[in-house]
Amino acid sequence: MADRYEPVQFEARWRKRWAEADLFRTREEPGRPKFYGLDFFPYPSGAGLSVGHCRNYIPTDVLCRMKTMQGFNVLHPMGFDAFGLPAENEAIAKKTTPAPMIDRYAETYRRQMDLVGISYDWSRSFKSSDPSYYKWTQWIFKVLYQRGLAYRKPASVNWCPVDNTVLADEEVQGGLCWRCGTPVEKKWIPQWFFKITAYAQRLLDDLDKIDWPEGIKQMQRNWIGRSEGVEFSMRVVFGGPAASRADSGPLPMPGDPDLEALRTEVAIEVQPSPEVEQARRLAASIEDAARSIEGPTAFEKAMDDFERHAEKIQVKVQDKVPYLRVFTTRIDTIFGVTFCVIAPEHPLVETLIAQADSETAEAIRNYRTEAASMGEQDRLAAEREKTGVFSGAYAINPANGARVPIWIADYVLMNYGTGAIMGVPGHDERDFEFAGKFGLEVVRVIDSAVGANEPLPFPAKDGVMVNSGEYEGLTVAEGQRRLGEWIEGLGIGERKVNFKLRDWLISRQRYWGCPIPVIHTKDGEEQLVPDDQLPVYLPEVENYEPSGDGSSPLTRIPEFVNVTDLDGRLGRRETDTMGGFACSSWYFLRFCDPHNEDRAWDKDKVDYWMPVDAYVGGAEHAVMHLLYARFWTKVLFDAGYVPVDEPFQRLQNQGMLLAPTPFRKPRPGEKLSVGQEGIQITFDEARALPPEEVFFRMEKMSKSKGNVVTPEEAVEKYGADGVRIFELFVAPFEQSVPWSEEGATGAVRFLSRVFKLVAELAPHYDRQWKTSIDAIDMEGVARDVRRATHKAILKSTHDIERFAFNTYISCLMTFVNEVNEAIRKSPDPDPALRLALSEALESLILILSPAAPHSADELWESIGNAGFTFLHDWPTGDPALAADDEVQIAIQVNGKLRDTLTMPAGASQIEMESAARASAKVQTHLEGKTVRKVVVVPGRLVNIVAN
RNA sequence: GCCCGGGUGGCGGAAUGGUAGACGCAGCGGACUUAAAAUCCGUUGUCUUCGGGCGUGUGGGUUCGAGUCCCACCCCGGGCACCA
Repeated sequence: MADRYEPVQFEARWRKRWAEADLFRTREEPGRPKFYGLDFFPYPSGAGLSVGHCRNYIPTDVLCRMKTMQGFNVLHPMGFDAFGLPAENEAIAKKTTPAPMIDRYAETYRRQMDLVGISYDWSRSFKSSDPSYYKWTQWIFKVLYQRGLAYRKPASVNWCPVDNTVLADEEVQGGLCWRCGTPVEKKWIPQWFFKITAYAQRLLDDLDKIDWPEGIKQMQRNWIGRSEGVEFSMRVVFGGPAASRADSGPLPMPGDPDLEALRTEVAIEVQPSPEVEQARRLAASIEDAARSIEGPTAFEKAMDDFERHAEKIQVKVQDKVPYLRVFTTRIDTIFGVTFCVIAPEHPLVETLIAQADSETAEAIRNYRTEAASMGEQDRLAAEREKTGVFSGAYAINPANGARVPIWIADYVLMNYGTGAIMGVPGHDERDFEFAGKFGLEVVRVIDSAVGANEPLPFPAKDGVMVNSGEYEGLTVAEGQRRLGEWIEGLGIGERKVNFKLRDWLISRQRYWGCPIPVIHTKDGEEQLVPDDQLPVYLPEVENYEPSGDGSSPLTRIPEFVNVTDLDGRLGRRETDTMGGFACSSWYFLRFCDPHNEDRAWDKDKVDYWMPVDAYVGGAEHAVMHLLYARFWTKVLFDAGYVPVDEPFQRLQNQGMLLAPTPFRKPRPGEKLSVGQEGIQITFDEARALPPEEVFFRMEKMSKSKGNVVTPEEAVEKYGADGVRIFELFVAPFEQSVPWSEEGATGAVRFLSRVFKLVAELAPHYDRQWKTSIDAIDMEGVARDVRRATHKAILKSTHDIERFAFNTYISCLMTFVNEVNEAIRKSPDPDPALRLALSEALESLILILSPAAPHSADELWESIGNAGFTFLHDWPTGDPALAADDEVQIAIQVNGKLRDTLTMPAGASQIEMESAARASAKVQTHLEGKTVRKVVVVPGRLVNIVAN
């Protein structure tokens, strides 16, 4: 029997035996509880895995292995998110096709995951690019479409001229393509969208029912970005002097007939005309009617027709009385409005140009051109000074009749709210800055208390209204309610909820993605491909380089494009493919029933396995993937296909493994962007440069940084179990930590100590210990061993459950140390101790098994036991046996530790207090003082308060 | 600027408001060895007049008692970023 950890001697052998026994095939025995443990769907890249990726897979594996041993039916699958740009780009570069390449990469991933002993059920594996999988991605697309949640609209999209593809807003980072770093341009083409905004409120609300890290939930809340406010109209007047409150004399105050008349007049002027009201009612009835129509096309068509007509009506109304629609979350500050700002893209800008004098019109045109030419990146740059141009027009504040200038500025965005705001510089930082820049008036209308005179800007919401006519003295909340009601009563606006969240753009003008199952008819209608014709296969082609004109390479394949529609006429197949986030929004459902050819999944199977009980992956997917997957699940729930409306009950984010990465200082002429500290270089370059030019930073391991340690390298050096133990032990699960060679040797040493201990205990091992151990009254060393055993079992179980893998490993170490000490004390154990040691021996191997499964099986066999530890029952800890007989009691005087006493665990408070008072050390500290109070915490401490 | 984490020995880290530093790494001393590696044993926050004092980013507060709770601030990491 080996008395040290020699992984080459046995690890590969055990992996072979596990595979031969089909050990990890999902158990679905009735009568057992279920557990679904899932890692994020990885995208297989040519670089293979690093030990950093294992930071994800190993902990999940530990949890799933323990759950299996605890008797759960465990679903622990792995598959591959195989569609996507990098594979396509790489295949183009290498003049090959993505499919076989991705197959090879996935094979590598699998080999590496097997190498570290992850217990995946590979019989359930699939790739999202398998036709048997994407058939059902297309089917779900149809479900969305049929529920009015998939639609096409021309939209300004982000265009990457290098990838020749469209990027989602979320895929643009700092104005650059997140993949290739090219500045993104704008392009208008028809795009497919999923209407995730229809689920915004539910996506927000249901965060409360899932067990996710609070930080991730908060990020999703911010992304959804719900804000309550008021949207209302302001009358627009052209020309005239640049009047402000100051030079237009005192404003009429509440009660003044002039003001009341003015308010009425303004309200009537900007009230929707009867035509618009009629159109609104019509819209509601169209919507109702559309819901009862079978098929979404009719609904969409009806809505299009309506919108076209509504637009005409709007234009008419605007011709008559131009008005400006603004959205504000701070209607309570309406008396502090000193200007308005509209986005350069706002439709009113055209009208303003037409009405302005030639000089102003010229300025506006220039400004608009400038704003349009600027990349989003520059326009939204953090500390950029405010810019803007006066439009020559004014808006009438409906609350006090003030005539305020309308400005055009790019700090207001067209795609949020109405693209227009009321400027309240007294109570908004950005407006304050803008007012300062252009010399606009700043008025105080909120204060922490009447007369407090807080410095402006004062954006706080806990305050009261001042200088606000009849609303004087109201709290912000009360003022918002009253003014909201007032505006609604006046008929010029309404309270409204706005979301930042935008609809999910899924169109990709790319080859390597899931085809969209839609046929465009000659008449420009959309037809869904019938179920029995799914999947729409991605054709095999030789040349699929991007066309460069924005259309997919599929456009150039006549046999793909040309089809007959449902009515037998010639039609055109949709050539856009779906972005990868679509594929990864339901794979967790397919794992429940991965090879079903008749439907996406059998409802019973999904009913059984869903939701995912532990979903584990990096925090970089905090928003997009998790939000999209939640959205699809909710849609499928509403359609009755899945039993849950949240897919992932519990989410855990692992930390990254960091590695030193070389950088050099910038050379003359090179510019660093904000937050960048140097230019990243290769290790070869670093060696070639003088040392003073090179510095190292800890960065996430990634192929592009050249700082990767592969699982192969690590396993060769430290063994699979050594790597597993080290990665678990090195830091708390969710924390990023540098990869360190020294730490890994500690893990190897620990495993060697386990082998040595088992070798020493083996001669004393009594396989029948269970039958007699509870009949014997243990004392001394035997009792200590039993206590250590049950403590270790209880703590391991609890720590794995709460994702505290580092303390799980440390408690194994402590356990080994304690048993070691026991046999050193009693090298010749008596029968009682032999029983205790036998229990310790078995328990140690079993609770070690999730973390170091190869070693556990090797040790298990070495002491003469058959079978795999994976199939053995998880030991049960007994809190009574784990309890200490004696405890150390801290004795404090005035909160400072003065003595520690050893006392029986059950000592009463009175016993503890008198023991404390009897302590000589305590008495010296009590000399000359009067005891005022004694605090006794049973089993813990006594604190004597004296002065 | 906003949001989310986090700041504890030389290092990674542990600690339901109750003895700060578990466990490991590195260091130091010793055993074994011709020697080294490996292994094992001991030791290791800091100052000290050896009584004890000081110690969990800083300053306050609550408490019999604070790494832990509250307030203000500083620093580090990540995310979002002119969202009205």
